[in-house]
Amino acid sequence: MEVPLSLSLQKHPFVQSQTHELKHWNSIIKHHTKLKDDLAILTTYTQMESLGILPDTATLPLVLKACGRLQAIEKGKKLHNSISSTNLASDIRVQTALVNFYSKCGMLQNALNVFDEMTERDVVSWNAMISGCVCCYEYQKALRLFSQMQKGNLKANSVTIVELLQVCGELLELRSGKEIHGYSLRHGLFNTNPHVDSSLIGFYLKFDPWIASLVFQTLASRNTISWNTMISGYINHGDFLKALKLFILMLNEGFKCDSITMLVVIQACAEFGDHGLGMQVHQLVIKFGYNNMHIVNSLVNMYNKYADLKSSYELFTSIPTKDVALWNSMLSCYVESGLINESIHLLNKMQLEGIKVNERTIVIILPLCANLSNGLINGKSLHAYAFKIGKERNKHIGNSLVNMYTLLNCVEDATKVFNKMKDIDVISCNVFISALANNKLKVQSCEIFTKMLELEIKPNSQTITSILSAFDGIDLLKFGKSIHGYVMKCGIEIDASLNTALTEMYINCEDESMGMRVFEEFPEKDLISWNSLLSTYIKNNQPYKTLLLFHHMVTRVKVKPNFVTIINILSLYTHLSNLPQGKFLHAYTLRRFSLLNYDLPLVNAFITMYSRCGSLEYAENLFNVLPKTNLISWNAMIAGYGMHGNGDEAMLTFSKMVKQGFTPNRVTFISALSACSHSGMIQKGLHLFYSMIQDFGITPELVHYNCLVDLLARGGLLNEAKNVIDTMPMAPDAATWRALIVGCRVYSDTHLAKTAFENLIELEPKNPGNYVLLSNIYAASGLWDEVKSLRLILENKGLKKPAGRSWIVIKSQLHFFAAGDKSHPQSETIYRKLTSLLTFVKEMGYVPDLRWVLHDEDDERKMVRISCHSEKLAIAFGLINVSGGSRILITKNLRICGDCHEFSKYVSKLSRRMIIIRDATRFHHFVDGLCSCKDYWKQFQFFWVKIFIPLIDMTRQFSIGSNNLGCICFSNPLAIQHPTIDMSSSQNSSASIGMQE
DNA sequence: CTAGGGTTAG
Repeated sequence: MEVPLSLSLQKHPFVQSQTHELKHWNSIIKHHTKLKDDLAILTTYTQMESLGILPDTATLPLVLKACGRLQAIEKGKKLHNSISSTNLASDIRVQTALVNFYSKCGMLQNALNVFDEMTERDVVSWNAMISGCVCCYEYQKALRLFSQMQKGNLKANSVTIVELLQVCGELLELRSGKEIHGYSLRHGLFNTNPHVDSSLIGFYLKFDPWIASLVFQTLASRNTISWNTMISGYINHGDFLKALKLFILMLNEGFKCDSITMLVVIQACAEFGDHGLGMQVHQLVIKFGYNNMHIVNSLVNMYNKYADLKSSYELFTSIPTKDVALWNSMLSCYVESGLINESIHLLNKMQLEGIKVNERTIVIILPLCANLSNGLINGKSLHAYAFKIGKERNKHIGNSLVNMYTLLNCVEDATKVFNKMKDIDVISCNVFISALANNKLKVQSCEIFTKMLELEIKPNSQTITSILSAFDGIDLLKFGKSIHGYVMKCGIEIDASLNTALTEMYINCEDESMGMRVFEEFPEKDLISWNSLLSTYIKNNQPYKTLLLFHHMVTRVKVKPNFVTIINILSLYTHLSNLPQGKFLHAYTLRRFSLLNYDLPLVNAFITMYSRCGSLEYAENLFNVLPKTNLISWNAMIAGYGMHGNGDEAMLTFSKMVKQGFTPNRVTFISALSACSHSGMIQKGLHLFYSMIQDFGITPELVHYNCLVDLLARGGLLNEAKNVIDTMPMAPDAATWRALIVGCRVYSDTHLAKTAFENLIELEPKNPGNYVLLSNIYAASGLWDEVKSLRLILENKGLKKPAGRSWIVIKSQLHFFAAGDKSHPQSETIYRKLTSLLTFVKEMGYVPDLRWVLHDEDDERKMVRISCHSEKLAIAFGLINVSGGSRILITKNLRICGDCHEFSKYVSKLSRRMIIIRDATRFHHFVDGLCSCKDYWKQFQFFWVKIFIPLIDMTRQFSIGSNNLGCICFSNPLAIQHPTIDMSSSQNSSASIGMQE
């Protein structure tokens, strides 16, 4: 910008003459004005000033205009002073120029003073004053000036109209704008002046693109600007297709585009997401020769939106002199693509090339910090840099800092930044509220919400969604209802995610009908809404309703499920052990999505389903044909082998995985360590634990230490297990103590068990399972008084042990059994079969182990009690109904009873059938009198509970629900049949089970 | 004295 001055001065014929005559100076100023060289105008004026020459009425406005544009406040004021005593000060052109200068520099009062002193005013001076008010955001003042002007019988011209339309647009005054529209029609200002035409379109675009397009269509003559206005209007309304269509029409009608047309069209292409179209527009840019920095910048961003990093980078490198914005854009591409190293490299390169990092750069790289191991240090140094360049309080920087600190769990730092920020808006508040909500700081997030209302910042849909997520449980319902009311009252637009949050809120708080109403009445339900609804029902242990909804969604509403839907539904079949339905869903998915094999998360879910539904072979088959695997696939297989007691295969899979170049992660070691536990491979497990630390550099977490405790405890190394608990770097949790207690039970160490139990109860006083666990140990040691007192404690605390349930799936139908249950239609046959089984196995040497009856009764009663456990009923039913040769697969919600375990071994030998029982912790494969768990079954495995739970809590589902549906039976996931078994009567029998587990 | 854009949360 500085260069043209000397060049133009040299070229100008008058410069050489060095004359002091005014007309020569005026001539120079006029010349620079033509070249739009404001700086040169000011330099010229400075030279005149030093010679004591003042410009005349013709050139003085030109100098003032230059001062205004360059924000040369002092220079302009000085000029004003120097003419104040001359007759120039009363010239209408000069006064108008002063008004204009002061308002451009934001000094509205000075402008008004000049305006007030004017003795004579024309339209141009009124316009200057009105435009000055617009410049200084004083829109109401502008409107008042207009009415004053009309009182003076001055007719508005096109410039007045343009300014007034601007005012009405800013104030969102549709009515007033329409009046201005009418005024221009009456006075012949519309369709005669292109500025008015475009302004009118721009005005209507703030409200309704349809009205704007009607005006656009009536235009007698259009120019590039009116086309641009219309195109960018569509873009602002998110209608990228209409914008692009209009652009094509513009070309077809032979209008010339300019660089702004290309700029907005590139934006439309980027948002529209059509890679091919974007490339064509890029070709046009080259053809038309618009290669300014803004355009290149937009193109780089466009390719980034297409995830075409290669094109972004090629374009970026092809520009020899890049400005900071271009570097920022490229940097942003890398950061958004998650290329951390490349981003840092580019940042360094940028600085090496002497480009000064600006505030935008900071905003771009701050999110990286959350993913760096030394992220906080980097984040803080960026924060310090922002402080140094005086941008700490900047809105965008503040937002990013708040976000960064939150992701790094530094809520305090985030709060400090937020409190210091100036000009916060709804976005700033949303960032901060969601930060607080993520940390469940409900009081603080409400405070910010209140602060927003005080500052008159209108909350939007996202604000409400975030604030709802801060609440849990019963608080949520109370608060949720009032916030729902607030949303309705204030007319906050409900988007899909807010609707989902409201629906979930009501369902989670057991106001299901309201939740469904909110869901049903929302017109813009999309697949995501449906998927979240399904997952809410799953989380609330409502498998039956979930499946009904799924059915309704697919067949009635005709919403096509996607992978997420399938994974959700699949998880139900996985939990329910419904292998036939799982298989059916697999077949359905293969038909529906032919590329199933390429969506790894989905295939991994199927692998897990097969292994947890007892079909390790299917899981293996699926895994073996995968064209590509990821870490999760391997982890699923290792977990599968472990769960089925095949520790050797789990270890082999682990080695294969490492050999193929995968780096095991924390989950891999959880699965692998647990596999060792299940198969009693203590040495191998210990080795694995050390290898995890030394070879793979993974710092063991609590869950890994828990694995270690479990491994040692079940191997009888109770002191070593206790030692691990005492020396591990973090506090043990309930699972740690449970693992130790289970070891104590196997090796009958009641003393250590008591210590462990005291710790456990302190951590989880309300979990009935914990009391049952200790009761088991006392019972096994014959300490009946202690058992009794424990039961009293349970009763006093109002805790109830979950009832044991076993179920078996036959032809996709679930058949449930509780102990002593006689509600099944085939009940008589089942008991007859069971009696004969018992007779046969007793002959083979089976002796009922009455220690597993945790009631202090006589042996005869104990015998009756133990002979009708739910597992035994399910086995008898399975032998009757599963065709010979096929294996029998039974699932139990709790851990298998020890006596039933023995019984199953005998039955497998007697019937020559494979019996598989999945309990809360693992699989037991009974073949020819032996179990795959090698009798390591007694152990309670905490993390499997985590994996299986939320294992659908059958007790809750089938005894509380309004329709006591005993089974869920679908022959087809898309067609739900009615259940055949009523389990309502089994509630009574469950009450008498006692503390079996 | 006047119309269209420009790079900003996750």
